[in-house]
Amino acid sequence: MWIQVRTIDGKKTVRVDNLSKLTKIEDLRERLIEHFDAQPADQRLFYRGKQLEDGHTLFDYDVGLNVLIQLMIRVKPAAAAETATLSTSAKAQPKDGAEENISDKENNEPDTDPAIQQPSTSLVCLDQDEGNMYKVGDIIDARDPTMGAWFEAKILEVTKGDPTSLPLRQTVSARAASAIPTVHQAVENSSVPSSASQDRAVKQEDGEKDSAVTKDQSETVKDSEEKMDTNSDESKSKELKDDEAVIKDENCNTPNKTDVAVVTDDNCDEPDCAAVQNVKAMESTTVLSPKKISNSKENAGLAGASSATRSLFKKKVSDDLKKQGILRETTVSDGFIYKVVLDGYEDDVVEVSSKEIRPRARHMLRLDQVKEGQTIMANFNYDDPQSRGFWYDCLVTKKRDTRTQKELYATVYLGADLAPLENCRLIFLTELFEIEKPGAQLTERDILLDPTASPAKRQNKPECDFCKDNPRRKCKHCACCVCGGKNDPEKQLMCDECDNAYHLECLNPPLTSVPDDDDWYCPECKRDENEVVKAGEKLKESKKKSKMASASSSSSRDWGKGMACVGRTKQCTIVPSNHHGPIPGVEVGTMWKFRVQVSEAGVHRPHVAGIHGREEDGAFSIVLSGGYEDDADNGDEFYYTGSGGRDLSGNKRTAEQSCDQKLTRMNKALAKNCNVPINNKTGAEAKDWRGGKPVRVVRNCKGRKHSKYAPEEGNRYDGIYKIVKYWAEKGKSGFLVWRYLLRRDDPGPAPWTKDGKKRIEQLGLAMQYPEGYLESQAEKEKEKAAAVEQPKSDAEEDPTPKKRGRKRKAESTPSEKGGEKKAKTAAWQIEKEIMKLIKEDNVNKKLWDMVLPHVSEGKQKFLQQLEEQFMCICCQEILYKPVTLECTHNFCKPCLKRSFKADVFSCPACRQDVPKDVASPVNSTLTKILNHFYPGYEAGRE
DNA sequence: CGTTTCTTTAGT
DNA sequence: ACTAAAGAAACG
Repeated sequence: MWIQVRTIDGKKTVRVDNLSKLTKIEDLRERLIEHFDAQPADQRLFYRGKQLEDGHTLFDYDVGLNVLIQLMIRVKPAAAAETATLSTSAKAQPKDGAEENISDKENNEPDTDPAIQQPSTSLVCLDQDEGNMYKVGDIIDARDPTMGAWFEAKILEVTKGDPTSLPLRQTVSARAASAIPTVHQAVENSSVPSSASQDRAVKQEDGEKDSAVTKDQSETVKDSEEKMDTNSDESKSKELKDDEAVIKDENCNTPNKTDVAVVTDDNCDEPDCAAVQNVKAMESTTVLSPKKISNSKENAGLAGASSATRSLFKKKVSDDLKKQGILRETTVSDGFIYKVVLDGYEDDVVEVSSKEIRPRARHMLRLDQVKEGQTIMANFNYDDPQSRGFWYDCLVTKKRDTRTQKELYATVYLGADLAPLENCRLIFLTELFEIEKPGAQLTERDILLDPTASPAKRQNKPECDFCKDNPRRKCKHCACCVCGGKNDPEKQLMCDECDNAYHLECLNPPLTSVPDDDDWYCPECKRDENEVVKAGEKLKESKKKSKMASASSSSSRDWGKGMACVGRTKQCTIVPSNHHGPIPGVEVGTMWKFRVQVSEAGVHRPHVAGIHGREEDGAFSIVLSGGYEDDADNGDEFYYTGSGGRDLSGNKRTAEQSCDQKLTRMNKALAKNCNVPINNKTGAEAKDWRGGKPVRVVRNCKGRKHSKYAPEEGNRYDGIYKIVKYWAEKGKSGFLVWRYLLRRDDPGPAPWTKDGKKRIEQLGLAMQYPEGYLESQAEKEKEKAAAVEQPKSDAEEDPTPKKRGRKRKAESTPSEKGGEKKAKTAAWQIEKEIMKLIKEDNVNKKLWDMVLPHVSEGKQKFLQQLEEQFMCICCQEILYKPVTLECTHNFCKPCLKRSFKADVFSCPACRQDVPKDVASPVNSTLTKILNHFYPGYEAGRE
């Protein structure tokens, strides 16, 4: 087994070979001395948030194949001083765009931001008439200064002051401050639950290849240094009550949710690790959010989610359109600052000038009253023009008003700059409003006080896209996530981690009152206390492991050096696990060395078992491994034996048949595929065998004993077969076995045929080895050779897998012989129409330039590149509904949405502000291309 | 080289 | 929580 060890700054990564699952931590340390020039005592090793302690094995910490362990080297006192100087200078450096969020927040601190200071020094005029157009209590509309939309609003306070000094971003940044992802995500308070938001979990399997992620990481460290500097006093005063810090899991290879655990610093007082100090500093500055109570719409008082949606929108719009606005300039400010609260967003006070206020809209316009060139107020949704949005000033540009067609197009002014968005189709044609003149031009003020003057409340974009804010509809998205009920909002607790709401009584066990703690975490998010390893504590004994054979047996047998007991390092997510039929992107003839890889590819998911299926769904795939005496293989048709009837006690994989097989479990699943009602007595035969459910068939090299169709090495995907018939009979063992006849029904040629071989060559299908396997094998060979230290070793260099791999590679590169071969079979290439689409996808030219050169290496290599380059860094899967941001990074639309929901409005890869909103169009060209290479992969998503 | 012995995965 | 399962390396 091999793993990767990387320094905490990400600067150096080393592969450590020849490890066993039973390797002790202290032995691992020995191996690291030479690579990192650090004595064992100075090495602090972290994996999955736990600090690895001597005395335990890699297995104890669930360290698997090719995982990444982080190494923190204790710094000597002299060197520590150096680090401190470094961080100070880092702070002095000018900040670049990527850190804008942070600087925004800092600028808004009371003592540094004049905009916030100002109101407190100004005169409060309340109701006296000092020339202010509007008074407290007037019925008005106010324009949110950053999104440019009009809201029904109430004036809370009037202050004399220079409204031009009101920074537009102020209202945003106050809220945007909570959107700073870095600190929260990189380091969590020890009481914070385990599931670091999955969508942000940046996986790093191979640090070198993903520069964007690495950059992200280094910035995190930098940020933390700043934090430490600016808040060092606070952190000291808090004095780190307990010495716990949490380090986020960096390499969650496994799809496990509980990846973050607590790391404890055993002796924190010594100035040993700058990074840990930073961690602590960050921890102490983490703002503890007050307990949140859910905000169903009925709960008018608190509307946190509402303002969140709105602020999200604001940021997007204001960042997007930087063109010159016009409407704002047509009116003159009266020199007052109005503090207003927008209806429905009561927790969100906005300061505006009189330019952003006008009497409440009260004149509805019929479509026939609207003329082209007229400016009106109408409802528009920037995210999704087909749905209800917010109220904007719109310049009507085109109107169609016939009996059958009613259409209105306008230029909508939105965003902080009131930038014009041209040619927008307005869809709420019965809700058009005349624009009211500003208050100063009103001869009578009565109108501002008459609540009956304006029509019924204007409807804004619903906060919840699922229930459309219908108060009678149950909704698990915006109300209690257990029962969906919107009743008793004051009895709904909101999780500080996932923001889901729970009725006190819907919790299990139910609560009778709102807990007193500052934060509350739902059962899903709360970390199991038992998993927390505190300072000085040894690793908890795992219940599962204590039940394993190794725990009870007295043998000292080593294991875990090879591929027999490794777990998956990746998971097929292109289709769900109960998917019938081919796996998109996996060609007939694809070969893998080990079963675990076949599992990773999604072709045959069980690690050991020969049949994958479900009693209800039928079977998905089988492996022919030559282990059943009654099997017979004729290539296009073969006889297969069911499982069971063997005594596998004592941790065996195989055994002689020792009792009758039953038509249950996998045997039943396989029978279900046959196109005929199931019969568990005698079996059955399909009338139309092709109509049955498809089975993916993998042949393993062990089948070679009896079958000439089995591959020479490893496992090979041979395509789709169907069940022709199945029946029970006495096997050679004398016990009843279930037998199945399968027949090939695949459009592609079988790998053993001439056509099949040609195709394999064309596609460049070669044996697949686990990542790092060949290198590891080579290392082993080298060590062996070094141990022998004889010239004879030269001749010995023969049948190692490494050599095989190299040989194959050499063959595929254009050597004289290879070139000749290629002339015979035309190399694989991309279809013309698809190439055209790729050219069309100009926004991703950079990525295509990296991927396209691999076409010559065959389809397999090409797809590997494609997958690497067009993977979403949020979900680590192939882009689904890809959105290409302005910075040219791609994300799945749902991932981006989730990111926005978490108040993060920057590119997850480069942190550039996201200029386009959620509705920023899905890159349809790229979608077409990906669908071509992975046909049907979208079905497995959302 | 045959025998023994370890784990992970997925279904129920 | 429990059980079955056509893997692969260690060991003698």
